[in-house]
Amino acid sequence: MTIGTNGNKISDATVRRLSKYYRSLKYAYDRGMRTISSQELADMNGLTAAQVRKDLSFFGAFGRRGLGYYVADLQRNIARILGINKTWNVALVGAGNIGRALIDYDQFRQQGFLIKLVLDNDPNKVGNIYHGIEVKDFANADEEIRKNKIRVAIIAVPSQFAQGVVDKMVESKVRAFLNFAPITVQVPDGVFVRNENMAIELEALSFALTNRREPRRTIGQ
Amino acid sequence: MTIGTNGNKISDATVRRLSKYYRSLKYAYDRGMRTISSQELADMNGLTAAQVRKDLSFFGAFGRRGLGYYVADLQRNIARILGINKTWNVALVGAGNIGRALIDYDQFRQQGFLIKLVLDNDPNKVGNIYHGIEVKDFANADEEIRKNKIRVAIIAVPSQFAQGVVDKMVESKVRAFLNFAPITVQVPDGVFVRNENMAIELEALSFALTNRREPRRTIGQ
DNA sequence: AATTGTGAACCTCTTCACAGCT
DNA sequence: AGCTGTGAAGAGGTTCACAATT
Repeated sequence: MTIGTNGNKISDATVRRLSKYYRSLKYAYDRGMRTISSQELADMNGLTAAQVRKDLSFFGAFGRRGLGYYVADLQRNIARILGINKTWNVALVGAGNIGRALIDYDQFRQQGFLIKLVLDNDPNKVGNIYHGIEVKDFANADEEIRKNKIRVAIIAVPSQFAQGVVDKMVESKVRAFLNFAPITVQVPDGVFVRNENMAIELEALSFALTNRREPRRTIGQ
Repeated sequence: MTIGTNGNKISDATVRRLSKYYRSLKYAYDRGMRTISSQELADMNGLTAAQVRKDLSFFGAFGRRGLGYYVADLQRNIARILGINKTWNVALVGAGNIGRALIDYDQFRQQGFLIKLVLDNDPNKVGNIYHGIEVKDFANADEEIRKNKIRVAIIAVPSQFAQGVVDKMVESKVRAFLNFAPITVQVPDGVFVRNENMAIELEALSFALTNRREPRRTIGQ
């Protein structure tokens, strides 16, 4: 949670929806739409129009009554709110299957998340080049992080190493982690973590199939 | 949402936490713990003890007052609740970077999600073998889905194909989708989708770093 | 003495509904 | 006439606090 323009608390759910609106606006713009209503944005994301307006209202009054929102204008505003109106240098730790796939993940690059540094401690991987980036030794993490001005890292190492990797990188002033290891890592105040666990998503589907009574269109998120 | 043993609605948040408890119980069991308290489970996941007890209470009274929960017993119960006390045959569509990485993703296999079928429509990929599985032509999806008894699919195709792929597979009686394409796909009643968008997670971190006022340990989840 | 299970209180998020603006 | 922005109501989720149990 952080604070919006009016001192309101912004929920994580709102932030995630902003990301969705941003994608919808891109899509709309590419299709030649110049204005868009809250109802249209809602339909594109399986939400209500009131929800869309409420989310946006935490950050300002971007719309025009009777008309809707200017697509390009709103897109720019959301980019600024999310902090993706610039690029972020990102480190990736762990050049295994998942890690190597993420080095070349288009969605990251498109939103300005540039993987500038790949670290691993496996001597068989250090020095290898994947998607044009050379794997550096995690032993030199501190130096490499400073050199590449990294504040965000993606953790794709086995569970038992995740906490140690994060601790070391926090010392080197990395301030946000996207953690793919299936374990909850602890960080000090002022440092942010999102735990991404793809198996949990499949388990939620398994639960839904196993326990379904009243069908629903989309679960959770 | 579905219905618990007492007719209560079960929230998506509760289901996700059950997955985490399941992992914690595995970890505890491997370390020789035979009983565990709600407080211990809470600490392992950054939650409150009351939250843990409330979550479990939706499905029954698994604990023993004064003692806690029997680790193995609770683990078994959660596996049954989540529907992961058996294996699921899973199809993966899209043998790109992410798709190929997921074929060999250990976390899926460990929870009983077995990727039995890989589909793609690229002639350069059909027939190739990745991690021991041959890529089949998506044109034959219906036949392959029936042959492999698939009810769950992972979608790792470009956005513009995602909805079409899902529609076709719904016709072949696939009932749950884990969608990695950065678009909200629509499905009929009785079919479940989870939209997994890794870039959105980074954007939430970007937002946190950009707007932070009062630091917090973990955002969202 | 320790710890669960749970109703009630509390807090947060979503939806409603309409005044206000274009 | 159409659509936003928002206070208030409603729904849903979390925490409290304590009786019940071992």
